[in-house]
Amino acid sequence: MAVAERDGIRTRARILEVAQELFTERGYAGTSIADIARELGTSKAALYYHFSSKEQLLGALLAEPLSGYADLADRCRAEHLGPADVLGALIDLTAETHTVFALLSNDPSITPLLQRLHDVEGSIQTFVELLAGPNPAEAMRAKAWAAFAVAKQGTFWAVQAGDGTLSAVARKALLAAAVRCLKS
Amino acid sequence: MAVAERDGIRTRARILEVAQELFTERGYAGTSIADIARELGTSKAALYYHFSSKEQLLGALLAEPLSGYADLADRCRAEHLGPADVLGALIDLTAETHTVFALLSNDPSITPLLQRLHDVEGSIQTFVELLAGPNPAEAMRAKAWAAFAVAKQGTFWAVQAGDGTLSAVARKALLAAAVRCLKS
DNA sequence: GTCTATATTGTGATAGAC
DNA sequence: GTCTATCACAATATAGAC
Repeated sequence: MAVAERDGIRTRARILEVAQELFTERGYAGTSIADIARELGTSKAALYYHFSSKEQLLGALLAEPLSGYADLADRCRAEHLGPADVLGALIDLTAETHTVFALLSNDPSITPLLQRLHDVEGSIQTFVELLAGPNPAEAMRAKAWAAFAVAKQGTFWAVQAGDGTLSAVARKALLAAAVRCLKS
Repeated sequence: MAVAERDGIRTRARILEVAQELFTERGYAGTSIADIARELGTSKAALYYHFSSKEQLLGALLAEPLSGYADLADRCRAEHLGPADVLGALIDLTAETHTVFALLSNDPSITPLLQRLHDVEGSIQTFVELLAGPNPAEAMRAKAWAAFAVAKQGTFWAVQAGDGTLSAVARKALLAAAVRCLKS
């Protein structure tokens, strides 16, 4: 592998890294290509050599986490996982992808792209259906939202408070809390 | 009251209404003054007659909900409310302010302004401390995050799924789930 | 692969007529 | 109170040299 090529790959990785940080911090629409280039110490044009547009850069950033959620939804459905297993898997996936969590589930300025890339609403529906069961009453649906909120937002906050990692103790407590949400 | 003045007040209210919708939908940074004016069917200049800047428009939109959270934090601390009362109050406040919830707790592009307007981090800390108790162990802190997640995100999702209102049944289920998060 | 320079459009905000 | 016209600048993106 040539030196230039290897450097190019490293640069691409650095761009993704810096873009993720800034997008998460200031939002997608709130971050300009110039901001990213400045933080990188390179020019805007260098950025456009690696990514054809700002939107494509975002797409590259979200590709893995998004397919992670879609795959998980498929797997949960196919294997008929019970609520506890679904919640455990959601907690782990949220912890793994916590660096893009804020971007993925918080930034309203990316929802148009999100809807074009993946059926996020569909994945969420799958999870809630698995948690609430078939034809749920209103109270049961509220409990499913509660459990889902713990697995997603609760896990994210716990990871944030724990320097970017989810300890075994915290994981156990979150899973127990999420499962308890579903009980009557 | 003169006709012009009354119309002006109505216009101001309409601006706030449309701005809230678009900010929530596309994010603050993702929404331009031109977007709002177009949706309103007026000119950008008319908007600037009522609000001196885009940031001030956002501030007017968030003023009430923000002081609502600060007041609640103060009240909970002063009255030494127990976890169940804190969670119930949080659920009600989240349901009341659900129209700006997404904006307030999701949009990364407003955090700079948010930090200048109010001590949001401080309010959150207050709530979590009230839920977790003094000097909490790690597991207890995780449970507090879980309960907080239910009261905020869980309530929001439930309100969204219920056409903008929180039914008594859903409220009861959410509160029970949130309280159960704290149990061992 | 990266640069400087530039084209082009969008954005927040203002001036001044009505 | 609202308009049209406009400013200054920031944004995405490209051209072409090295």
